[in-house]
Amino acid sequence: MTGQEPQWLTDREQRAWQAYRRMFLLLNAQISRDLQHDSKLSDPDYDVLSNLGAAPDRRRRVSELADRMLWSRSRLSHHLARMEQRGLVVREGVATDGRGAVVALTDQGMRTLDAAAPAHVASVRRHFIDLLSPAQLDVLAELGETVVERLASGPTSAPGTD
Amino acid sequence: MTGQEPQWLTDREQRAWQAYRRMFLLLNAQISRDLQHDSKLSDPDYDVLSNLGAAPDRRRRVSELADRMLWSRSRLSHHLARMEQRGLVVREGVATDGRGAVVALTDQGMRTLDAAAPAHVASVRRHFIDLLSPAQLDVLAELGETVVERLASGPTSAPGTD
DNA sequence: TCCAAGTGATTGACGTGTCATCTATGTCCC
DNA sequence: GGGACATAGATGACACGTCAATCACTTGGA
Repeated sequence: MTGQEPQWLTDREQRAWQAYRRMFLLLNAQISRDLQHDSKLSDPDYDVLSNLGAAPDRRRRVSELADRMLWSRSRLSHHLARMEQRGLVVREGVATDGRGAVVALTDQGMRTLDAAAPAHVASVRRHFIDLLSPAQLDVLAELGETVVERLASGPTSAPGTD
Repeated sequence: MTGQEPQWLTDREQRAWQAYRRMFLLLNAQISRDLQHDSKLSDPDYDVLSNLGAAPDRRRRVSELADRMLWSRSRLSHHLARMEQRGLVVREGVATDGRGAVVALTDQGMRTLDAAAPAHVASVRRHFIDLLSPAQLDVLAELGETVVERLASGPTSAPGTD
């Protein structure tokens, strides 16, 4: 079965897709910029800090952190190296498994997070949350969860293409 | 006026924000991967190609292209350099303004775009569009446009903070 | 016991994006 | 004409993310 005419996007679909992409582009850039200016942190820096800050003992197994954040291990490893360099986190070995590692927030990391959080939340509000109605927020949440659920489980390629 | 307690996100807001971020993370990764595997193109490559492909003479002023794509000039300049290297586009001078430049799609660029488009659209459909209802698409479009409109006009920082 | 396979995590190379800076040209106005 | 200033675009340094390869350790047989 070849030569199937591709299913181009309808105007409605095109509009949604384009709006979504443009929103991400600008929103992400603006929020990153704010964070950088207010707190000298990148977006990924903040993600790591806040995730560790919320952890039981301010520390997590590296893989667990990666899974939780939906990051690749490689990405996390690279990023932790940079953050460790700056004194925001430390890596510790783990007794029960010689291969494993645990990342912990340093005091400086904790202070940095505390100092950054209010301005960051304000930025997210200002550029995003406060512009939307509760109904819009709910639709977005649902829609996002639908897409994530599909992607997180089966990252397979085109079904029926094999 | 100091010490204002930060306006943390409510559960509902948190849910939307998190769903949005996770969706972007996975969706973008998956679509990029598909594009890379199917057509040896990165996401930005495709964006540039398709924008030029839709242009009147398959060519545009560099700044106009940047504005249209909401890219910084620097980003576009870097990316065009890489794409020119690969023979997908060419840069030409412009007679009316000695500073200006025009980018044009090469034949190879055009062929690459034509070859990539069907699979890319299919990928977008599979991982995103087809998972959503028309109502969800409309809400997303509206919401995205609201956010973009605000950001595209006044990229100012916190009002009342000065 | 010893080795093959699996798993946790890191590394290197490379493409990408940002900011700050720079070059070249155009514009305004004295 | 000749600055001052703006604009178009390119560039260098650096942070980030991906993939593939690698290292170190663990596990599960034979």
